[in-house]
Amino acid sequence: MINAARHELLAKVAAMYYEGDMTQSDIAAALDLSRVKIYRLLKEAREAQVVRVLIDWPLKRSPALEARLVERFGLEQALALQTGATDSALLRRQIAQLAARFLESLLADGARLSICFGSTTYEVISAIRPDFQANVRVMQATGSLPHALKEFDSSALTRQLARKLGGEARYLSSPLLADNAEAAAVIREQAVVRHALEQVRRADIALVGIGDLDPATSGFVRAGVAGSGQLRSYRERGAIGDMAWQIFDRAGQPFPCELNGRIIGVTLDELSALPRTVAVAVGLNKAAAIAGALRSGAINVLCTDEATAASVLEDGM
Amino acid sequence: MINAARHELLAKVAAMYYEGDMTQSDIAAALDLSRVKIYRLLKEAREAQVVRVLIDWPLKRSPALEARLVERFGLEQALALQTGATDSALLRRQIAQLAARFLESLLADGARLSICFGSTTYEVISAIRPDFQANVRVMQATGSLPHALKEFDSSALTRQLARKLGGEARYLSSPLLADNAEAAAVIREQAVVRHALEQVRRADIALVGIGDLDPATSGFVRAGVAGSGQLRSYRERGAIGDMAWQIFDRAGQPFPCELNGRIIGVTLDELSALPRTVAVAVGLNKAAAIAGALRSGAINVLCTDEATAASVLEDGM
DNA sequence: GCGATTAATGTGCAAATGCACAGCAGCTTC
DNA sequence: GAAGCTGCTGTGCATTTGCACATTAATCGC
Repeated sequence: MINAARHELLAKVAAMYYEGDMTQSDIAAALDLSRVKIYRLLKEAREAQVVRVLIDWPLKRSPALEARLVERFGLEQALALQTGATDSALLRRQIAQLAARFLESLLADGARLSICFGSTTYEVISAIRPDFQANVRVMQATGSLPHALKEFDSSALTRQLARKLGGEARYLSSPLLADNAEAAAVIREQAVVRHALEQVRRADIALVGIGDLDPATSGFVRAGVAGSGQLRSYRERGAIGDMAWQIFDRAGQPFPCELNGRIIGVTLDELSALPRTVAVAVGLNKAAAIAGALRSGAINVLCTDEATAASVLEDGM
Repeated sequence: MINAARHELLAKVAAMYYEGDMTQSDIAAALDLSRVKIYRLLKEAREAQVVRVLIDWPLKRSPALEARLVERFGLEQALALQTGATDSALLRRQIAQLAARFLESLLADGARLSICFGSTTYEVISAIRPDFQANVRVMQATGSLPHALKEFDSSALTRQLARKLGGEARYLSSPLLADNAEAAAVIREQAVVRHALEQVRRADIALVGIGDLDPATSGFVRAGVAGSGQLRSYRERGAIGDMAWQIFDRAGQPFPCELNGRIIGVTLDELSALPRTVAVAVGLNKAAAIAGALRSGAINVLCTDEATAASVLEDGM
């Protein structure tokens, strides 16, 4: 810490420069010091944080929390939105927007993006600016449902996103859920499916949501993939969350259950192997699931809000 | 107010320049824009306050003076800044910073803050750290002016502050000044206005400035609410200062004049009833007005500088 | 007191910045 | 369609800034 008199001098020079719009030479003349000295004082003022340049982002974030998440879970990046929103729908939309802006910054021409559809990723995709163009190849990473729930209609969304981004779509022409593990294996062996999944594994970026298996709200139930009783029993036996329709435990390890075997789509191991997996999730109730997902090592970037981030860190202690 | 996409662009460029230490040419190359364009974006970002340079003044206080103020006027707390600043603009900014730090310490999540806009409170609000978040409900406590003087644009400032704090804004949708007392009464009776004023009365904290009715500098004249002749005559008849656009006398009692009746906003009595009213004011010329305001009993916390504090104490003897 | 070492200060120049001016596209008006 | 207007965009240049290096002052050990 610098002493008070110097602090005062630094602040004074900084005020003359930044608030008084004087040039360094003017200040030097006014204070009877050399120009270089003023330059050095200004530099010192910046270094000592006597002057701070604050940038007001349309979406405000919490760098401190982000840094802790990055360190704690070995992430590449974390995004924690500062928000006063209490309404959960509004909050979700804000997070989706944050994630969309981030994705846009990531997607360069020729990028290959794998998408695991869920209600959160649906919102992220909606939040991507219609005029954003990047010629991206969009790949459907999980199979399709038989019925047309708008936020779970994977192939429609894949196409929509590809068109929005001005790129091409690669579909995973397969049901999301097979009747049993054997059938799932057969389906995965089909040329089109195998080929599509291979493409998914070659993505530069994957986008996933994280679920908490809550029987009341889980996409599993809404999509009719699992019953609420089934989820309850999984949770009791140690399952903590899901991502890309794969259920995992507290440690982020695949949870041994027949459901995981029946899903046709990218696996957690495959997600881990991708260069960059971006996960989006909010809600205090999801904190444990998110912490588990982060422990799996499959995620490189987490996009969430402050409150959830804090809760995840607590859980991760 | 700029739109979100532009705001984003400005913030991005500003971050690259100020945080990423890139030169304007580098940024131009990276974003495929011309250097001049980057220069102009940076300029716009500064003007639109998307980037703000915050100077941290050493905020040294005078506990002895503060204690005397507290005792003499029965305050909850007094803040008297020790400063060598001679330039009055600089001094005002330092006081604003002191007040802002204090407010930040006061504002907890869920707090309700009523603001009486004037040039001083404007500066206090500017000095609040953009990264300070508290989910505060901000309430406009005095009506709006017809023209757009930035430091008097109450509703814009209310919104800006609410956004900054990550909370919500409650507007007082009413003119500040009615043509006569009867019209003012009618306006006050309107459901929206009545409701807004009710909210203001339920605040936890109020922030006010104190004016001295000097015809040459008073906000009344600058805002076109009163003529300088009028102020002169009020002063001759015993008016000493104003706060929340209400004029009072040496004893801090409402000064009987038609102007007070025409103002739509929080009254001195209502301020007195609030749990905590924070007043910010500096300048030897304001000493008598400040002493009057303190005698009114409406103020719990005074934020000023050493010299003014000393002068107020002298006046208050 | 004197050389050695370190910190503070100033010189000179290349790089970065700010800005006046010119050019150009889109729009309105006649 | 010409003329005028408005709002963007880029060129060219003067000013301002950042910094390497030289210089001077201060501090210390002996």
